[in-house]
Amino acid sequence: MATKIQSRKQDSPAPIPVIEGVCPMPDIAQLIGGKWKLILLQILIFQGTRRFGELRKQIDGITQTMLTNQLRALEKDGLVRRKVYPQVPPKVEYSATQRAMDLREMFQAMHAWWVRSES
Amino acid sequence: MATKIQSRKQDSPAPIPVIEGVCPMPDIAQLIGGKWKLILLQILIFQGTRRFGELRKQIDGITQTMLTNQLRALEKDGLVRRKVYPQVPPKVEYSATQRAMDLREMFQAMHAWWVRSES
DNA sequence: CTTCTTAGTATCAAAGATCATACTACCTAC
DNA sequence: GTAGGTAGTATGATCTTTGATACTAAGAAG
Repeated sequence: MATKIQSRKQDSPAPIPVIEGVCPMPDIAQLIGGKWKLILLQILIFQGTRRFGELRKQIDGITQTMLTNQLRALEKDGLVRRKVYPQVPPKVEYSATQRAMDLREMFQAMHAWWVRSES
Repeated sequence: MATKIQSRKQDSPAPIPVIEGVCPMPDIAQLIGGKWKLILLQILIFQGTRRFGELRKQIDGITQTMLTNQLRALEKDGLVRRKVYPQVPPKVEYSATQRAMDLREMFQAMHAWWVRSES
């Protein structure tokens, strides 16, 4: 992760902070890539804790298997916290960890870009 | 894309701007997801125009086929500009469009998150 | 005793993404 | 005439992701 901010060239139209070197984008893609992870993170980060069944209802088209997979992967990467209540029928709550909450800025930038992009 | 900013709840530890509703994350994932697109965009956005062969050398492990595919997909989505020079041997240059340049903030947020995440 | 509930697992099939390899065009240099 | 360089295309194999379906546990309600 060698990165640094470059000063602008004389002929550039505007100062552009440049990230040099290689950000391990493949790793990042692993963390937040895939068909469902961005959706899951967005919900847990901006809407708060959710139960398994609530997520299934809220996310259109996701299957139980995939929901479990993706949540487990996110948990393993420290982005989602899983809390099991010892009840019957079972109750499991999922919430964003601090590490995930730190992604808010990225989501907001993404959102802003999308909005601008549409106009 | 119904979105709005929510005011904070009384018991929240800090004010958190919340993006409500559904950002079409699946669409965004289509645009910038996949194994190579983030890498390509990062290079073209922050390092500038590159020739086909330069990209192939710079991106470890990518095949010619995938490089072509991904560049074509990005071009189709208006994120990459393709300039062909009528020479032999051929010369083709790729560069980020304005729409792609608008993704800088997102990349920077992503980068900042990754750096913080590592510490 | 049967049914309902939630949060899963297990299994196999289908679809999609990626890879390896071989091939092309065209001009230049030897 | 042969090889080299660039930017591809074409093809089939494989690897990964995703989907559909059926199944489980354990108590509660009837």
